Amino acid sequence: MKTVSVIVDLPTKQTNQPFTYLIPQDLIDFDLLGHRVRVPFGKRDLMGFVVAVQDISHSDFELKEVQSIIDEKPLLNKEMLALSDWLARYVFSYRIQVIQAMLPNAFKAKYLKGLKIVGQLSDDIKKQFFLDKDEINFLPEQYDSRQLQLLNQLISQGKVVQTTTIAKKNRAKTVKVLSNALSEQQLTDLLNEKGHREAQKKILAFLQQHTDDHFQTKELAEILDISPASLTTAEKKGWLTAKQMPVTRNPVHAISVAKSQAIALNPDQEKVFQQVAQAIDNQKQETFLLEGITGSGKTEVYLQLIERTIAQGRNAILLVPEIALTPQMIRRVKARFSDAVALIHSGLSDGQRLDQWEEIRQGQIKIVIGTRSAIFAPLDNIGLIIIDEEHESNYKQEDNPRYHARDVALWRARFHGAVTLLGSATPSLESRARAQRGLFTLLRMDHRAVSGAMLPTVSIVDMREVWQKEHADSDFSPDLLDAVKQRIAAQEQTILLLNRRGYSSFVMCRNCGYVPHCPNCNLSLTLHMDSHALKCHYCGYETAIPTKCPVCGSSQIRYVGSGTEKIEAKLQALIPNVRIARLDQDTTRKKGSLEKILRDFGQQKYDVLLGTQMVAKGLDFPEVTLVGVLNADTGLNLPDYRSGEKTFDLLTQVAGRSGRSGKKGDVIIQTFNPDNYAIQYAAKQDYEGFYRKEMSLRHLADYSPYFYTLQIAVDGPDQFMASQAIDAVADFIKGRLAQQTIMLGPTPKAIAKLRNRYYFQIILKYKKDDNLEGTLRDLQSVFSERLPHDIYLSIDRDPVSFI
DNA sequence: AGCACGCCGACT
DNA sequence: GTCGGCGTGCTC
Repeated sequence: MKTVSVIVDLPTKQTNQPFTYLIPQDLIDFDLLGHRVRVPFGKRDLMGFVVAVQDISHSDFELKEVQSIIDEKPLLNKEMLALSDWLARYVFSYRIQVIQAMLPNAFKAKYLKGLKIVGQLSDDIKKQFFLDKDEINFLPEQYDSRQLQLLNQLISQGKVVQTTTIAKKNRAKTVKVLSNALSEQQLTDLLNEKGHREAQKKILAFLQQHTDDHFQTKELAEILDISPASLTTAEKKGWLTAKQMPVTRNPVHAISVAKSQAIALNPDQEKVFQQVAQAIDNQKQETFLLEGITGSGKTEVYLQLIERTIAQGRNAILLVPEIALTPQMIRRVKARFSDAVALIHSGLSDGQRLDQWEEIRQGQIKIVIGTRSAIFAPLDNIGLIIIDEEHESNYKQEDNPRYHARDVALWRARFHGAVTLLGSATPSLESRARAQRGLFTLLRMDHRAVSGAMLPTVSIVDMREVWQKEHADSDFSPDLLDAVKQRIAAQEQTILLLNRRGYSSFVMCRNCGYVPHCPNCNLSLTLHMDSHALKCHYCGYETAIPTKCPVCGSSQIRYVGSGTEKIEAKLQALIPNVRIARLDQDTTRKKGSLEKILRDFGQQKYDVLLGTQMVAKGLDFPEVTLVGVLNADTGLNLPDYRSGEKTFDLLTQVAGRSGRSGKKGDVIIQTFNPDNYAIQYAAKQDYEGFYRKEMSLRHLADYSPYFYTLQIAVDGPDQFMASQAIDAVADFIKGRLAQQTIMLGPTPKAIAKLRNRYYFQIILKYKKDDNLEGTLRDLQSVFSERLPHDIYLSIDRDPVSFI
């Protein structure tokens, strides 16, 4: 018998497996693979995806039939089916969750309950519940308990049944369009008649010229310079017919740019281009890591490689780390390649995203640009995948399914025999180490692209001295303040970075800059106000908050933190005539405001752009000749073994914003830790030096890339239950790990309590552990049964953040 | 996730 | 005796 395997729309452990259904007679010749279907599941109907079609001779249980297909075309092709299967296992997630993540939101099923009359009902009851229909939507909250009881009775008597409809949200948008309804003869006759109003005459004349076209009301009114009401009149007279036309919600069409030509490459760029182009021509799977300093012209190389790919008749995906960077990228790509471009990111409306997805699937698109989720674009025949700023942690999704776009990219590249190009001024240690081992091909660009442009001069200001000489607490050193004033006088611009991330606070001696670290892990300790203690989030080490600095004996122990808003006010007070644009989450929440701020800054309506990490990435303003980092230390003291890398990345990236045209650039870094290696190497803009140093530290501490890391977390509303559960997890896996595998914890997470749930974690560090995947899968299934109610277990492979 | 089954305590 | 509380297990 012909059957299909269906993944049903239920993200639970027990249903994370294909269920077998018979193919009904009317679909027997239809290829169901990859289709969304409606299937009976227990007492109800569910949406599901057909992941396999097979002929089987017998089944251990009685099979049900697929009820119907939902869409005319399959949503998943063979590549997507295989990818979802692999990825679900790889990230320890449910297959249905992975499938949903790959598809636009509009394909999520919405279940609507209904009530339908099937037997004889009294007029009174009919009136009360059904009015004059025989089927209605069922919303339980509309009824009181007596009515609900009555309904239950009717259902058990078989007079009424409950129905479910799976609502399709993936509807095409249509607009009303008007077109000519008159014959040629009628038109001529009407035009010869006298007494028409001016607007009506215009309409008739227009129709004579455009007998077969159609226009939207507003559009046509504008063309003819008449009011829409005149068109309504013409429609009523029967001159115009109205119909609904499908339109594409396309975020790319609205962007208009002048066509641009390829720019001649400099020798650095040319060398990189040739090497990658050759791999593209050979259509062989290869991964390149492009280590190019800030301003070295990586984007131009990307564009020309895309051009080469398209010339080969193949398609390309280009990923950027965040939505904020998509407008400028789409502009540059569209200028070069016109309309074969699609954009995918989570800022699009459901409708826009759906339409972009459809356009890609229909083969109209050659280039897909977007953030993390764009890696799932249903693009066929992929020849090139570019991941720009590949070190960015945004490429990892922080909730289920916890996938990394780079992992997916490499999988798809293997599938298509495509080239992957990872680009960054500061590659992740993992990628750089893979290049060292020959898994990736390392390419470098060490010069700025604009001729004459040099890397900026970087100076470090020791804030400990500033606080001793000036008044303690000042956020601006005299050096930085003077430099800003100079730029204002010279009509040049400044970018100021206040690297203050989220919640984290730490303890520091104001006199000597000392920050307490964990003796076991060499990570900064986090201040816990609730328990008045300093804690290490890796090994659980705990100590009292010092009242005196153990290094210099000073009692000036404080905890540090100033937000952008406060700094803006302070700077305004210090330099009254300065025009400041603030760029952070608060000022960019509104749609379009980010672009407006950046556009205004580009037009020199401001002297200073002050912001959080947002100002560090990808900005290219020729008049910026000064970059100031107000406090380089904040990121250093996060309880994360990558804090050095993150600080180095951020400082190097932001420094790269200065002096990008021919003008000489400066960078001033204020810090309490001027000797810290990450700050030192960032000041020298020496990625390779930093890489070697950081690798030696990672080696000493057995961290990535020498060891893989994996985080197991448990959370629940009851602290004691959750901690018991994590202990049980530890007991379960302890004996099954390879000898070389290291288990840290269990400990509370850095944010131990969030939204009234308590979080605990175990970190595993491993090199090669053949049993690990199996063990974790067992853990998932055994634990989902044994776990107390409302306790959740999550597994994060290669976590990018431990906070 | 729902929905049924089933076992215990609180009522007409 | 019966109603209904929610713990447990199953869904091709």
